[in-house]
Amino acid sequence: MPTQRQQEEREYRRRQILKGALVVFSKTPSENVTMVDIAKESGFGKATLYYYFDSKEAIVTELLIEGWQDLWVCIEPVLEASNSSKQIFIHVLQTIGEQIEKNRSLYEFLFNAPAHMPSHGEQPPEWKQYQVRLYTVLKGLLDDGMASGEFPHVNPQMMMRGIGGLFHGLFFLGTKPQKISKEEIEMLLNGIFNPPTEPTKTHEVK
Amino acid sequence: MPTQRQQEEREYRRRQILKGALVVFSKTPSENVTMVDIAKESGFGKATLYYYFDSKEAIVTELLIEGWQDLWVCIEPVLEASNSSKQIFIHVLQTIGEQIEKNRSLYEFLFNAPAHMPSHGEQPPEWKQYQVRLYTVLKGLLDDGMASGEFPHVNPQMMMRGIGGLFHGLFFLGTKPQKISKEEIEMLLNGIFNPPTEPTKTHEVK
DNA sequence: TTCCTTATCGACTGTGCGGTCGAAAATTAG
DNA sequence: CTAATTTTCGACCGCACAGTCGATAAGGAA
Repeated sequence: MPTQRQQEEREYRRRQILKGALVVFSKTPSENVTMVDIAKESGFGKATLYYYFDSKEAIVTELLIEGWQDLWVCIEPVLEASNSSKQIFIHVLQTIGEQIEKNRSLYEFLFNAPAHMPSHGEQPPEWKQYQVRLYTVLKGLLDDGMASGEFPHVNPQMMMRGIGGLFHGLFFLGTKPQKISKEEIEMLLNGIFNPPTEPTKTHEVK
Repeated sequence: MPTQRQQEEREYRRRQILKGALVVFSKTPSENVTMVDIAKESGFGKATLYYYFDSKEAIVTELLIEGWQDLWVCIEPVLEASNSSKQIFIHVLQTIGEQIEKNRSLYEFLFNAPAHMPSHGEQPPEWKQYQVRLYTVLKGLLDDGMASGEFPHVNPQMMMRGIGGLFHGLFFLGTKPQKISKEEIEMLLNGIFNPPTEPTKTHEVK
């Protein structure tokens, strides 16, 4: 049986591989990432990767699950706060934004890569549940907020799509990443949440 | 030399192939679309596709270019109108939305697929120019509108990302497509353009 | 030292897919 | 009819890549 130190080193090497994988994923469109790339980046031979992981998908899955779990650790306390639905909603998105800034490559991977993964035709992968949960929680906040009059009464589905897209665009559109402040997020969301009821047609052009 | 009718039939078969390709692309994640799929869908043998097109990329490119050109035919007149920058901006997006509703699979392809294409390491592909042009035009309207006070003075880059994402989300996020009215587009954009200067903290809950 | 477990990796296999080839069918021309 | 041309396609080729194998090393434990 392996000693304590051996176990630790083994775990350390796994981490190295995952780290290398993330680097590769941040440099290469996810559909072009090969095991050889990851092997080279993390300083092992290709076959060695298979000594630590069952498959390419296993690596991806582990990255995704770890990433989502980390994110949820940050989100959960925000949900506990006894604020209005609207405040919580905004705060959740701000929190996610904060995490993205801290670890861009990870979250770019989390939010962009999954769609293009082979996904072995099976039932929905484990990491997906975290994504669904996020959607559900936000949608719930939106519904509650609409019921209590904090949000305008418009199609909540549409709202979710719009906000999801807006958020994604802010952080991931364009070539060079750009810092988005919490205030900017709040401003844009407030704009969507409190649209000017009478659209300012032909705004004054002094 | 081929007769008139032969030419026409040849052209017709090309169209059939393109049509079939679009069907396949609308059913399958673009990275998994194979030539055999397209061949089967359009009712030809695989080798026949190569009689009409040079490569898989040629098919994709032709779809993209045609699609973008059609779109621009709709956009151009909107730009001619002598309205305020803001009105034109909104109207352009409404027009695009309208086109999307008319031909979802085409525009889903236009706006989603390109990123995942092999893109033979060469200079930017031809269809890209149309995309850049759209970005440029919208950005220009945004800049003008800011200069004339129609839009708030915030980072225009960020604004573009946000609006781009918002729009993309509205039409393409989620599983089942949903109709988005022109009024809804206008409302959301107005919300972003005219954010409540004093965020309605703890909105009144009558 | 020898024995055994853990770790590493180059070379190989299998497969899926873009693209080609050459033969055959269909169409047109004379 | 025959000959020339256009169209169709199954079978094959080459390559890239996920995954495997067997040989080799590197480290204990005795």
